[in-house]
Amino acid sequence: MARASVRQHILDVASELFYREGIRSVGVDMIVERAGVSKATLYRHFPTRDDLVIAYLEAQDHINWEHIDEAIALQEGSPKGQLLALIDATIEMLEPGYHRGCHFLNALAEFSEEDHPVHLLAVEYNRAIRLRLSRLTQQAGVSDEGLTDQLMLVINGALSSVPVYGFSGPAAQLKNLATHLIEMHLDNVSS
Amino acid sequence: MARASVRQHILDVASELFYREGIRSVGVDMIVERAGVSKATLYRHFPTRDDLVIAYLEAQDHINWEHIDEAIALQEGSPKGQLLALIDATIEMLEPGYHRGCHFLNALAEFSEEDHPVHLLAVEYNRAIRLRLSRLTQQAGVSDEGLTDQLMLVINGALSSVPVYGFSGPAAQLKNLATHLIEMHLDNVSS
DNA sequence: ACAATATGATACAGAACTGTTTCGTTTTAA
DNA sequence: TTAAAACGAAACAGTTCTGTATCATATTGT
Repeated sequence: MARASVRQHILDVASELFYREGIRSVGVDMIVERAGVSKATLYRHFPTRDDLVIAYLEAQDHINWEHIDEAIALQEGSPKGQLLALIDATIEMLEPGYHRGCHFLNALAEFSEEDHPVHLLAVEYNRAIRLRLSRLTQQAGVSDEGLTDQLMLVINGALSSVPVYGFSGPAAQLKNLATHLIEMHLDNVSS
Repeated sequence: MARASVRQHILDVASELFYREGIRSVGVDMIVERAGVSKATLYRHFPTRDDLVIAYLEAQDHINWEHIDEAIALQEGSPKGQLLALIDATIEMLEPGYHRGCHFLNALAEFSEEDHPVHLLAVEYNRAIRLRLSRLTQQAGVSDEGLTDQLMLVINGALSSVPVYGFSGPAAQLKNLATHLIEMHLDNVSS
């Protein structure tokens, strides 16, 4: 395997395991076994196990935002369309093998120490999503933060319901609910 | 300390730690130290650490349902009032020291094995809440399960938002949202 | 081709964790 | 009061985990 891709391969395998099994449930021995690399190699690329966990969340942060930003960009000029695009992007990220819900909400449940890097990353990701929602609702002409918090609530509700009910049930109501909330608040502004 | 209360005291201390720090983060050494009890005593009452974890979730299940059932009973005869009472009970359970969200959603994030007792207990609790919602919406004259899933969604949304934003922000929108959804669906039935 | 670098395999150190054992002491029930 | 039961303290066994060290082998850039 090429040099730079060894690190990526380890990260890919670890990410899959961290997400599927839970971060604290996965030891480095399992990671090196699944990745087919020696333990020394893993520690050459990631000095500590925590560094690997942090790299996992930072990579997922990048993946999610890339998807969200792309979806929002396609609706440039229409704040309402961009809000719906963010919802659609969230739903799309929930489809393939994401039956364990949100990487960051799960990480937050596992790491409660408020100054732990994993805790901080998870909180920061969610707050960044909310900030994006806030900007879009303001651009749509909604001044108060009620719609922002409501959309954040239903997004987190769908993400946290997936591990219990899968993609049907509560999570399947996200699009309906979000659409309804957006149209309700926008009608109050200019109809 | 009285005989029967030693077990309860250990369970209380362990529950607090499991909730605040995360189940997998807390070792038996920490529990016995905080409880002021010897390790042998803990293992006399709980044969394995898993038994203690299971007892923690079963006790919390009982506590939550006691609170919910009591609130619902006060609205006997009014399905709509009972739905709102369930929401209010959820909010009340979020107030005092519950800044880590839902015991069961957190446990689910930590235990991914689908046949693990902790996983099963967490899933079962959430499905039981949804079943209660379903019965109440049917009694209120709403036949389809859309309202049920929507209410489950916003409840889980509030619970999972608390660890990120506290009780203000998204979680504070639960009452408004749930009330709005209930009234919207009930108007479609008999107005 | 060749020198530098990366990797694999393996053993190992050290810490943390679950669970057990022993025994002296305290508490409880009759 | 007294015998039985429960508890505290502390050492211990066994496992699992993170991280290190060594050295032979393979891979890369020049």
